[in-house]
Amino acid sequence: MATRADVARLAGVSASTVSYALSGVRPISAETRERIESAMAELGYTPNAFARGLAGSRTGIIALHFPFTQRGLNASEFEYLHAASERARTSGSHLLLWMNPADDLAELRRLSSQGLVDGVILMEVQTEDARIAVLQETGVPFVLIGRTADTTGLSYVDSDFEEMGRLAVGHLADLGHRSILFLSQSEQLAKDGYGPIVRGQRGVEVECAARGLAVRVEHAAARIGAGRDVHERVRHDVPEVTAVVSMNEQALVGFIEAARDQGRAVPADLSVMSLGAGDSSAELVQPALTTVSPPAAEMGARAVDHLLKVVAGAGGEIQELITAPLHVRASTAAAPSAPSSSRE
Amino acid sequence: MATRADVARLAGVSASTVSYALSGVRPISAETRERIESAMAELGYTPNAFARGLAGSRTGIIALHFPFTQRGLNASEFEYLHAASERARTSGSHLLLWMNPADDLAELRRLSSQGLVDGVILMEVQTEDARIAVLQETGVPFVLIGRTADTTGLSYVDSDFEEMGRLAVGHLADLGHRSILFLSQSEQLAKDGYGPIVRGQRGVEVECAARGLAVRVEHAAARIGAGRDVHERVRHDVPEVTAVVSMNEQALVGFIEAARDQGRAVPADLSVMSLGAGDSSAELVQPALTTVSPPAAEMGARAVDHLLKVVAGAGGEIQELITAPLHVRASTAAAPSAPSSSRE
DNA sequence: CATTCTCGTCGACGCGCGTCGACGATGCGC
DNA sequence: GCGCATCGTCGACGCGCGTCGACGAGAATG
Repeated sequence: MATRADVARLAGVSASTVSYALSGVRPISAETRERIESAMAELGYTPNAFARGLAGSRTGIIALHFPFTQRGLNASEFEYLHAASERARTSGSHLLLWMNPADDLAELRRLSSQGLVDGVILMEVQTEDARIAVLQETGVPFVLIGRTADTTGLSYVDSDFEEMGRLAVGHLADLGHRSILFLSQSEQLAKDGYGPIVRGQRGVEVECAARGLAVRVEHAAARIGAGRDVHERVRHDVPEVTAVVSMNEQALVGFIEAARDQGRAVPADLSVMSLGAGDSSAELVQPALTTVSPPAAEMGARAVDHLLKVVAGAGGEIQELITAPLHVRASTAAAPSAPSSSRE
Repeated sequence: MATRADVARLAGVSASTVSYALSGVRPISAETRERIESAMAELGYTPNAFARGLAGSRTGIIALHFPFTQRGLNASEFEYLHAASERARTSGSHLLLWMNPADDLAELRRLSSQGLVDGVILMEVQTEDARIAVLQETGVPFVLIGRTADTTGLSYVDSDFEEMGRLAVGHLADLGHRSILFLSQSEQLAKDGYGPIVRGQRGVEVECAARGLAVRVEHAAARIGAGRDVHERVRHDVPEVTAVVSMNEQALVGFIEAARDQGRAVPADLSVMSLGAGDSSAELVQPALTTVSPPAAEMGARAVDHLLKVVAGAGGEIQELITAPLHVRASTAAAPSAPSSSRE
């Protein structure tokens, strides 16, 4: 608990000289600097974060607002976190985790009015996101992971889910599939305007139209049982479906189980792929899932980079759209020939 | 950005009166309090966190030290995080996420010397954990999630992995299994003294001894391929094994795949169960895994509770051992009768 | 009625640091 | 030799709040 004054006394200089030695804002002679540094080492001095935050303009703390959603938390969410934390650390900032509900705007306002943080990273961004107005009001810099419908003046990092949807359909079309199921999240989530879902679906539909494929959209809660229900409906209504593009990890597992129960093997009879699922969970299911998944770690790190730039007053918005790679694993294969698709 | 002085001016009182109205440390007349409160509301006043931290003794910030380990990050790790964050929030504290490597003690010392946090929660605790000495040195209160070999004077929340191991073996023994495989993490991790592994294995061995079961221990990296390798070894060396207790989610998936490739079905020919896997990931694999898993959410919340008590000067250590429930799902069944166990 | 206490409020100070203005000591050009 | 800019250092102040001692006004006590 040594203070700046202690260091100054031991080094035989004034307190402000210690500050300048630390910040480099004004020149310090090599000899003085050395005396100060050894004094700091001897005392084990670490500047007090609160005094810094009070006196200075920067606080060295950024917050990650990660509202808890209806969707379960996948391992990939964790990667964002980890990467952001890591990057913040190497940039000399602390990362605060705010996990209060997205609709508790009063709480968000309170938190961001405390002057605690230099800036905020918003996760789970909706196409219309009320949090943005709050943050603009309080004047706290922020960047989005994801993006809203209108992004003028906003900084964000997002993966291009529309492109990802097209990529997925392209892969399946190339394998000869002609009729596709898009397995979405709950209708509620889509209505709320959860960007990835909205854009992913659009990409799938656009590419299907372009390639002349039929597409069926099914909503399901993020539960295994919901996936089984979907399979039942699809089996009756559109038995010609031979491939699934899923944005619902949990439901997909149920869907696959149900298909298997009906004697349809993946990928021989049915190809499935996952949009946005983390690579780690894609390999937990059997067969390992072909995915188009955003590079979560990279995005988390980029978000921190952008935020720090914005905080430093980069001026103007920083917008970045990252395209996700197609990762072919064991769950997709050539479409079955006629006999198989006419089964049931 | 209204300050206490602004509120005081508007309410027609002194600045210190505003403070006392906020903290309740000294009595304030109802009338004055009301004037102050409406002034605060009108100005949208929020006390500055840094000034509070500087002037007061408490900072309102706690840190979660979550070192990145060799093991992958499971969904259950996320639950700790979420629960801790949630509980911190409802207790009026901020949660800081420190994800630097466990062996970077200098960094940990620096972080905890900044006077930023009231206390620290340590995750991924080893049986001998060097971080503890650092924290004791810097005088920052802390609690463990997990525990060390010697816990005198330390506060912790841990799940009773030894008990969990016994529970698992009991379940399998009741189903008639007589020869068991314990699928561990890498040998390195066990040597490092990662508590759950060490204690889980002990529990398994103790209960096997008590019930007269044979047990084989295999180490594997947290990768699917490693699990396949283990299966190969086990198939040759101890073909009589009919049940697996796993503390390695990733390897277990590989093991199950390999078994299936060899024509051994789960759970008809082979029962498997997972120790410590989160419930969500247990249901992603097929068949859904029987587990004995610690209530991550509860533990995360309890850790925060304990820490806040310790910070408040509860005096003495707070130690809590939580027993995890056995959750029977589809991956365990009665041991196959003789013909099946003599296969190969 | 005088005295002591309690209640409600005020002013002052300190927490540890960033930063501004000032100032002595140099170095330079003329 | 003198004026002037530059370098290195110092003292003072302010950031916004918690808290301590003091103090006036009543209430309680004799």
